[in-house]
Amino acid sequence: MPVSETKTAGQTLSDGAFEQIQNAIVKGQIAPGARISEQYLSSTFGIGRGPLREAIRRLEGRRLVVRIPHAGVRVASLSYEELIELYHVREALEGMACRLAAQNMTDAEIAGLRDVLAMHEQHSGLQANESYYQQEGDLDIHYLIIQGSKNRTLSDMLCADLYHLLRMYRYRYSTTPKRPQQAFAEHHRIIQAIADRDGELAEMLMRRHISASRRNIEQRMQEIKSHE
Amino acid sequence: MPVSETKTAGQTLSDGAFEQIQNAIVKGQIAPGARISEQYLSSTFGIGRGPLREAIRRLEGRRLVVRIPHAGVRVASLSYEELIELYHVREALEGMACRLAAQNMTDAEIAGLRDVLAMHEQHSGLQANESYYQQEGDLDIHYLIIQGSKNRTLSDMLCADLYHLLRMYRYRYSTTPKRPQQAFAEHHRIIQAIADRDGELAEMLMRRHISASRRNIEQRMQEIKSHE
DNA sequence: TTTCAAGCGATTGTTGACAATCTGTCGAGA
DNA sequence: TCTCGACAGATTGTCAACAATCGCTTGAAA
Repeated sequence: MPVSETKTAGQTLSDGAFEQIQNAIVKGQIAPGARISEQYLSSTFGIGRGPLREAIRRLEGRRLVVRIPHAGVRVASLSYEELIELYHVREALEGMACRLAAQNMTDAEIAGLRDVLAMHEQHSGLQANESYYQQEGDLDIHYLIIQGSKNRTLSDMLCADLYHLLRMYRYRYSTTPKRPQQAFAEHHRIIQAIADRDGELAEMLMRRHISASRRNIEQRMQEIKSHE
Repeated sequence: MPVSETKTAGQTLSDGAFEQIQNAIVKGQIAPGARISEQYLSSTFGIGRGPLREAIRRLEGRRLVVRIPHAGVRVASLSYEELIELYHVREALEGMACRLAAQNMTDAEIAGLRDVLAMHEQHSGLQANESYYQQEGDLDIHYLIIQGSKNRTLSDMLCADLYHLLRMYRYRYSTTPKRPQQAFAEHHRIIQAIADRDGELAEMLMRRHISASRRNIEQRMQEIKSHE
């Protein structure tokens, strides 16, 4: 619940508040679905309610928070259906990002990608809680590839929404035990395709990778439903 | 410049202003790049600057306007690079939408799609200014298919951004003369694939369709540059 | 005991005034 | 004539007070 006090020297008070609240939401310092009180934030940041409301409105435009008139704003949270919808969007967008990355990444950047993958390999060998690291790493790799597309519009859209998934992972990463190893192998093949500058293959592999995650969740949900 | 006065009875003044301004931007009543004065809008809508600023902030979050601190806000406009980036995003997103549409549209909806296409065929035969109608129709068809995906997240993202393209078309649709006919043929094939419930093919055709538009613009731009 | 309605407290929505900042203009000096 | 700096006007940023609305609690009646 407490929001970090780091002064992000935005040009205006509203800008500063916007960045700080956005960070707090993305980093999970404020839980999805949690209510945001104007008065609380106002006193926390030490600014008037005016600029604060403007910051919240900006977050609303970004769909990071949901406002119910006269009743307050809550941090956005996803229903199961919306989560699945988002996975379809991700499949399309990250697939394209991967294709463009194969085309636009420098050799140095690709080498960096391999380093990260190697690091995860070591970690998953040492750590007991494999799935956690794998999932964290999963996001790292995906993030790097998205940046590698060199398409600012694309990466902005993806990163703004990726926050949702990041949050969801915390709750739902209880995937099947062998999924992490599988995901690792998939990452390996994707990076290879990028290194080969084979955009078409890279896109296809990334789409399958994300599609597999989605089906994994769908199946998991099916089990939960039938257990009731 | 004049903004329509239709009272959109939003729950709050800010909501009403948000919808009206957004509409004005999307419909082109306010030109891209044009400056938005708080005072002007405030007196036009007859509301205080507070709610108005909140509405503008929401538009800012949606990237429909750009704010320069202490200097005012302008309606967002796209550079050539951003336009190309957006086409890549569109290719990915609409491709996915098309795949899902083949899967999720009802037979009645598909029949509706065919009707619209037939209507355009007649128009393009009668009207002299073919490209205009074709482009307008182009957007209709795309819109219908996007809705047909039954993926709310996807269609929201697409429609919020599609406005940019809609605006840009006004300036740049001076495409090669035979492009409209070609686009018509492409639409025909796409709809056929959807009717056949062949999602994979439908996606591929849609991606090629959008990719062709993009290359058309790129080529056109190349010509302009070399002419200088 | 349950249900419904009224009142109260708290929170959000709105306004107008005030302070800070920028832009364009005018004039003085080189 | 050109350049630089200061001034003026306008515009944006911020604040504190006021009004409107909602949710919760309390109490009474079925």
